[in-house]
Amino acid sequence: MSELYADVIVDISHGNVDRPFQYRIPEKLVRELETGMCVKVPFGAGNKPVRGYVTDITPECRFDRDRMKAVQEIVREGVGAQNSQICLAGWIRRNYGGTMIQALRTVLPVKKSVRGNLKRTVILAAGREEAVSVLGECQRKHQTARARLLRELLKEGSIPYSLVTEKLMVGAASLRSLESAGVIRVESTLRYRNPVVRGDLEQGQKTLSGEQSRVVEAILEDFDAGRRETYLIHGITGSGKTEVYIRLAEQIVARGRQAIVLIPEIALTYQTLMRFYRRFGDRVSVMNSTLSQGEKYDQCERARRGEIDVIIGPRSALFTPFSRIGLIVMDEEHEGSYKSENTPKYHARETAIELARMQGASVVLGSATPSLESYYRVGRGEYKLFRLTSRLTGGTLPQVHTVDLRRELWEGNRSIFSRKLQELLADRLRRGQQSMLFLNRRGFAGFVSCRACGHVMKCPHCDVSLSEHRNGRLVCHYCGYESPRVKICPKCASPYISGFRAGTEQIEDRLKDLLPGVRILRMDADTTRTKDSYERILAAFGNGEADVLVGTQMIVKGHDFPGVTLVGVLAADLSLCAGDYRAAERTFQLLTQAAGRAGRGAWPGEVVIQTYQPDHYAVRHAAAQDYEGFYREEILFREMMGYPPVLHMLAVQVFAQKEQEGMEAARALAGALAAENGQGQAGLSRSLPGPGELQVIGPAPGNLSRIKDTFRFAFYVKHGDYGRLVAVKDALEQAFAAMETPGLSLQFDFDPMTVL
DNA sequence: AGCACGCCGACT
DNA sequence: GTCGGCGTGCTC
Repeated sequence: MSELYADVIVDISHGNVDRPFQYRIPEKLVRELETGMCVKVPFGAGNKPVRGYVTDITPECRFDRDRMKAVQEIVREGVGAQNSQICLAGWIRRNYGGTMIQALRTVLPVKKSVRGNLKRTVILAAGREEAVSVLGECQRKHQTARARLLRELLKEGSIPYSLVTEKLMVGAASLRSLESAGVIRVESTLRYRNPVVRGDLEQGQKTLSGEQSRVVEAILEDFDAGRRETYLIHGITGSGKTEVYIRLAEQIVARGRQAIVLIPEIALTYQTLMRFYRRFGDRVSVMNSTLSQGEKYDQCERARRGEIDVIIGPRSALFTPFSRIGLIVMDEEHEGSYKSENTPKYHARETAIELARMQGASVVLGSATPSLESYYRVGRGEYKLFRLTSRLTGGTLPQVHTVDLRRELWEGNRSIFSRKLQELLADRLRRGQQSMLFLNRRGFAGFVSCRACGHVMKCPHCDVSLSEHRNGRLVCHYCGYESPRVKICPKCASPYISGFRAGTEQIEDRLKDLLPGVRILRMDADTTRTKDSYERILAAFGNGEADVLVGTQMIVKGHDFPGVTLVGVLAADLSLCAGDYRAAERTFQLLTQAAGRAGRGAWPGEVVIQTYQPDHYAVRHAAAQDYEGFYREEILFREMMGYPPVLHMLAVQVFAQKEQEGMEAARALAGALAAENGQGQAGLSRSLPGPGELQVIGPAPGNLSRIKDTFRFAFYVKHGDYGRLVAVKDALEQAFAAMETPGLSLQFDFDPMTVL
């Protein structure tokens, strides 16, 4: 009779213990203990009892059995991970890489009711005089760490705990002894929770259009027949997708199941929420980033206890602890924010489909401009397609003018506004109608270069261009590095150094020059720093408090402004030149969305797209509002180049403190893969991989190769079969571990959204 | 993260 | 010599 052992991931947030530890399972727990349970185990030299999660139970003993400790008890109260969540975490870890504890942390975003959200602060407890005398004593005794701390405390009064340990390098031991001596105090402040539930419930039963009800009926028919599928609703803006989601959720809930509605954070507007509140009352809950940890915990608890049927939120809402999910909706499924930027870099679409498979749910994807991935799957019969083709609000499609900026310059117009746009802006102002000006790149403009020698001011840590702020200072958007205004080129000493002025602020200024007296609202990362500013600006514009709204990406996402009859895209090329294979797709989506903003009310709308590449297919098809046409050309490009969704692509990133070491490690790993294919040089492997072979590209230093003084090297592996790439990831992980290169780390990104 | 172990400078 | 702080490494 073989004994069973439990793999336990201890609940300590530290990289060094981010791995399973094996524990014996005592006789009395053997029948009860299950994967996913929360347990208490003795840990470390002092056998300190800590919580942990059981990630596996096996008969295989992978540790010296005599030194192995036993599970103490099963923890039942509080948040125990549901078995399904552990399974999902396991799937995420397998398919996207990273460690199990990282996957668990993704899936269990809130572990404790309030603890973990404690903000610890070190404060001076003794009087000033006493502190000074203790400081003197410490200096005499050469207790450098304590002296350092006391000096800072005398200056600051109190310092966050994390700063004390990380920046001042004062150990826990020193803190404890100073605390017991009564010189300092470590205080923990709690945050209060204040769940926001607002709204007047009323029954707003809308009748569905023929198109809408056909979609709802078809999906429900499948559901009731026990068929679970992934559906893609391709519906133009204003075709009433939200109402379809609501109706489906209603019906699924009526069948005793739960629904998850995923929305990009930016589109989580008050209007959308209210529609759900009105229909589901307090049986619906919202997850968003403005909720505190405690509030999120409360929502989780309500979900677990079955007090909620529907949850709305960004990609993390996927991990709501429901156990009878019947429907997962993903609105604006093409949005990049559905892909996590942190390890594990999971995609919410694939994860939703897996979660649905686990719990027997249907998946509904919706978009006006579906991702190439999803449309490709439709073509292969993996998803079912529905189309919503008519605008419910009536309005006609806007008239689109594409303006060639090269021609504007040639004909003597050096302004950032083309003559057509100037003319239409003035016209709208005269008629008292509103306009939107859209710059498809936030803060892009800021870089400063020398007109004499071309030298670009860059961040010494991150190797990216610094952005010029209005006060003249140069700021790095990655690490926050700042440098004062530059007047003379550091390279050639020329005084002709200037910013490339095309940020939203500059547009605002130029617009004021062009149309004196025009009322402008600006929306970009800078003006939406504070909590409610985003909503506030939109509300102000909606109320007609401004004639023109100038902004970045965020102004084109899902807002109805009936008063807007003109949308101007200032430089479609900014996103076309992003330098990765999704640039055309992203540009098409942005232009289509931007165009969709015009003419949603009674008056017809016009759109002006300014570009240096008017013949580019992304621009052409966006101007014609022709998704199919765009798809056909774009998928040809992907097929030709072997990019997703035609092939899958795994980005392998090596991080290193030392440039040399990082490059060598990346070369060795990529080389091993290429050799496996019987190819020579990894760098040459672009040429003709045989069928079924891996295609290896790189390695090369990343474009942003020095973020926070860490060097980054990346190479890419392509293959048609996702499973094969997962195997590659596992092999690379092993090879990397065998290399024993301290200070280096490895990260994976499957089907990456950006190639940096 | 916390805790033991071991090294190194200061004081009896 | 010993005392005690601070760096290093390990935790099933």
